[in-house]
Amino acid sequence: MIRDQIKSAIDQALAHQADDLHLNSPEIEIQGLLNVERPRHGTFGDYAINVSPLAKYARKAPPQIASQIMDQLGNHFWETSVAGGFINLQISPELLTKSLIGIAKTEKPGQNQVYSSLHCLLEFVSANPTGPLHIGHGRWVALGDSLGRLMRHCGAAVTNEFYINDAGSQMRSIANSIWYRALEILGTGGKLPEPQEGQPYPFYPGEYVIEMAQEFLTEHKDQVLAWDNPEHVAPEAALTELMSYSKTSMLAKQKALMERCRLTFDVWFSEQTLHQAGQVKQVIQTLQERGFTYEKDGALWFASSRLGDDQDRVLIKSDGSYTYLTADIAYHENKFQRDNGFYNLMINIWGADHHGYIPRMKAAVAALGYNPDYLEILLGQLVNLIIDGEKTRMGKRKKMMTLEDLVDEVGVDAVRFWMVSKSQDTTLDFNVELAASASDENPVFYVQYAHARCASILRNAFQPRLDTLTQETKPPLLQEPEWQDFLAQLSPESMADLLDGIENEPAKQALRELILKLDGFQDKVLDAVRQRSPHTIARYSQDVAADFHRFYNVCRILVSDPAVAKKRLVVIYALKKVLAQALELLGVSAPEQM
RNA sequence: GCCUCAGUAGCUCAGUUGGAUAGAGCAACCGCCUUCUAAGCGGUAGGUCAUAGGUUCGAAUCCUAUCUGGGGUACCA
Repeated sequence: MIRDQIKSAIDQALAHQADDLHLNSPEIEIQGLLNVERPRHGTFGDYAINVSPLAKYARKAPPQIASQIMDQLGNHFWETSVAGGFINLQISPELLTKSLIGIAKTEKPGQNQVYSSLHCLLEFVSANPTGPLHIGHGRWVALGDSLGRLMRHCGAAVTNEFYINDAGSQMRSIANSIWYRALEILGTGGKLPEPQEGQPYPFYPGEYVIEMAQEFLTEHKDQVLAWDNPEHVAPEAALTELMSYSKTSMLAKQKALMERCRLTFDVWFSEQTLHQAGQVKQVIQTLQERGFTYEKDGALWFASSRLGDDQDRVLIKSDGSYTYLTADIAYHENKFQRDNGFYNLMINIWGADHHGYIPRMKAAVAALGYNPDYLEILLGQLVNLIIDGEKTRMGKRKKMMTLEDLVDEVGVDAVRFWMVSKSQDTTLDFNVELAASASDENPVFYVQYAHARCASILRNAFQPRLDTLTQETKPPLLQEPEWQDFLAQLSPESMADLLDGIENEPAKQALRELILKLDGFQDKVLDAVRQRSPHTIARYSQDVAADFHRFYNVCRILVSDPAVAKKRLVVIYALKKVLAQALELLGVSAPEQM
């Protein structure tokens, strides 16, 4: 990577001049003191170094420092110049070509081992098996899966995990709801109770529950009739049966949808198993032994405020049942203990509505004796649906648009790209009409089109050509074996004059920019992991596509001279790899044609 | 009240160890298809980076206060 080469050259130059620039005191870390960046305006060169941060040590004017350092940077890989406090570098065609060859020869561009010591348990989506996944879940699908893919690309071991909330009171609620819907269908007189003002409503009013009831009745009609009673209250046996049915049915649907979204969970972790294995009971005992619990008002409390939470939390309610938090603490202890403490980073992706939950979870981890810094909560802001130009709050509608509906309408690629193309720190407005109807307004097609164009060019090189003037069919520009040999023996010599052979100046500039952009891919991947921001990869893919389309318009690839065409084809070959890799990291398909 | 995310072009958003003239897409307007995919490209226009202070050689970026909007503030999950 070009930037790394410049960085080490700079560090060397600084070390060499440390005395003169007064950089030799021990508290100054020379490495990384200066930043190597791509200037916003191409007129300043390909890369730039701002030396102003040195001025306070060197006690010299920045332009003077710049020219002093520049003298040490002499190197046939780039030309240097000074403007104010900046050293500008113009990268040589040789180095650009070398970089391109490197990409063409790499199996997976951007792949590295920088995070090879990272063992990450990545938990996301984690919905209740009480209903379909909604559109907001789509954001966690896109964000979490892309982040996991990016981390693996940087050498980390990542486990994708889905926590199934199958043990709480919401399971009883869905069972009761299905029960009443079934009675409504059967017409026995039982019906779903109306909500009471100011009272919690322990039922699911959604229309999908009616479908679930219908489905349940096809197999269990006689049983439901047998269960029903004059009061129409569901007997315990019915609820047990319905909870089990709901879980099985919804989980199967969720799994199928995740698969459709190209997301694989390595572990589906059931909350119920924690209760069954006695781990919830056990974790309370551990907290008690460590002195973080006390009894008050008939409940058992966790003294989380001693560990940074703003108030204490209930572990066992006065009715004797556990809170959600209690099982969650047991779950997190399980994560820390899993595989003999294999994981050194737990990332949980949560919606912003769970923000207040972070301090108590961190407190719990600390109370159990683990390092709370190993638990990282990635908060994502929520998704607003825009329907008919109006913002619709999630959950306000009886008939909500589900994630599956959305995938049906716009396709997996558009959903995944759209959901991950904006920073998770901003509320996402999902305009359904726009995503569904105006496909050419969707940036995902722009990137995919660039990839398909590359594929098309690579196909055409080996196809017989039709001369439109004479109507003659000419032989293909290249033969496969010849091209394969050329690829296998790529070298600065065989690629010489790739850039200098282009006389048209805009085309040469466009190609330089394209190669520089491809060269920066690994940096982008590393940044995305470090900042937990897959959206930068979505943006990058659009940048690369734009650079390519620009280049394509000013420079023909398949020119009649096969020697020239081959070299340009290497650009397309490397570019296609990078585009495909970027799209794969986002979980978006890279079509061979469109 | 407190916690938290955001406020940048008409719209949707980029912009991270603070650096040169503020960046894209869409929408608008003007151009570009006899040759590799026009789902493309070029150009024009569009900005007091919410406001006010502060730190700094230098601030969209850091600090403080204020304003506006989202989310949270359960013995719900």
